[in-house]
Amino acid sequence: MLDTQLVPGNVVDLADGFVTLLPLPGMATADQGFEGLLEGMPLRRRRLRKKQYLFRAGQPRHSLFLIHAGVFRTSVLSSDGREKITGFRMRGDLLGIDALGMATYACDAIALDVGEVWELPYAELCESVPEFEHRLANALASEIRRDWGWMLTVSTLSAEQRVVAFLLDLAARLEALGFSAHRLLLRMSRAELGNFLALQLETVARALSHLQSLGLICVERREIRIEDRAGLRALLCPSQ
Amino acid sequence: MLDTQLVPGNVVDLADGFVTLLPLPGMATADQGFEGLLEGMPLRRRRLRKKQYLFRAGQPRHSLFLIHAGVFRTSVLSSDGREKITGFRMRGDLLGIDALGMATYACDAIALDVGEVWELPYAELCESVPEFEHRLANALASEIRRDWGWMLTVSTLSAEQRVVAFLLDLAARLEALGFSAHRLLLRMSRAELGNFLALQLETVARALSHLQSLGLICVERREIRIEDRAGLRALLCPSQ
DNA sequence: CGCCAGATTGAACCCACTCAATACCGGTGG
DNA sequence: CCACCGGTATTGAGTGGGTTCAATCTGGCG
Repeated sequence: MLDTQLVPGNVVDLADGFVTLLPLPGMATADQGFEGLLEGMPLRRRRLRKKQYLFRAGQPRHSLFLIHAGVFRTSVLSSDGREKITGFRMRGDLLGIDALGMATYACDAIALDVGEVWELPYAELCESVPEFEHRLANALASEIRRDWGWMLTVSTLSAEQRVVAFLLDLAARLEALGFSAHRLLLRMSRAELGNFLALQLETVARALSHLQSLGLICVERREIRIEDRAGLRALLCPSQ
Repeated sequence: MLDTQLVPGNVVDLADGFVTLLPLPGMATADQGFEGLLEGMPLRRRRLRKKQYLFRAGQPRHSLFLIHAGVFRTSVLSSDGREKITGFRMRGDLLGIDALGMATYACDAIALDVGEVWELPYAELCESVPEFEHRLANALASEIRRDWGWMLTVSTLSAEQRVVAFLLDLAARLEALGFSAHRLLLRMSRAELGNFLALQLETVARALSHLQSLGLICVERREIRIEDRAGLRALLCPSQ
């Protein structure tokens, strides 16, 4: 069943949620969202169950997908089995754009819970919607900036700080979508979170426990309540 | 002075050099290059000295740039001073595309030695060259895949393996540009290399020394000769 | 020459990893 | 209902790879 965080609401203009919460100048760019662009178009909708793949790397690419509900993760896999989760995607995010110019998908996309995507026929949209390619380029550039932000986070912050950055980023994104920024329901396991943040799952658990002991959050399995957002932000400022 | 690695040669179709050398399926996509697309167009050329900024994050964005000669680095900076080098760019690479949809540049771009770029008037090209936007989107997607590859490398490989991955990637890129894949002239300092690979500069130096002691490379300050490319590749395969 | 940035090397330390044990929760079936 | 189970999360103890601090060395340049 779709729970509160998944109920489709009204179309919202969603901000391009960003990352480090010590904002990089110019990195939190406003993205108008694609839902408005598609008004009145007949789109194939697709519902996915928990842990169901939307597509896998190497499969022939037909379309792009716009997430309408649910949380997805994208990941890349090396030939020797090393895996890296490249992001957790939510409503308004596009899936498959990283494979533009390729005949096959470049990553795996999997639903972390029940979700719904809208299938965007790429070639058609380029013709019928003149603005489409422009917006697509903007979305791609936005993804690059997002990635760079996380690269910065991962390579310059301590384990605990990375977890804090993640929580604050998630809170901001949920808020931009109209959800509570204080009650986070993590859709990913500790292992997935650790993979994304370049940490071991035990380290993630320890960090969460420690943040709780500081009174900044309240952890209850996958539900996290943010008690002191300012306090969390303060942890991200190394010295000052 | 432009040395051998910088002398502009003929236009080449350059492969989209990639990363882990344990290739991710579908990630080493062929990119046709932009130089051919611009035949006969009057482009402003701009030459840069060593350590000269092409642009900085926050500056108003007017154009994109295509590197014609030299090596550039791009980096992002957080408000509290943490820096992350996001890539070392060479001939055929585009600079500034990550800022599409923004009014200002999103990163710093600096020449690591003398270099030359071609200024691409974005708006004009969109109109006059119908294929341009398409190719741009492909280049953006390609950058995303490249970033993901390095994220995977950094978060799953040891210090020494990261250095190896870097050397092999650089060799492959130089080779694709028509240069020697055995004599690498690093244009970046150990500190910059470490920053890119999420390592300390001392760790980079130690890794290079150790690889030399294994007889795989020969290090002489910034010149590195690759003595055993297959041996280096073998280091990237964890178990097998 | 003297100076300085960059590179190398050594030694001590520490954060995060590794291994391991335990606890917890949801589901399933007796 | 409880017992059992597998997947997930927590917590502890010990280790080690990479960091940190510091000293030395090298090469380029005024």
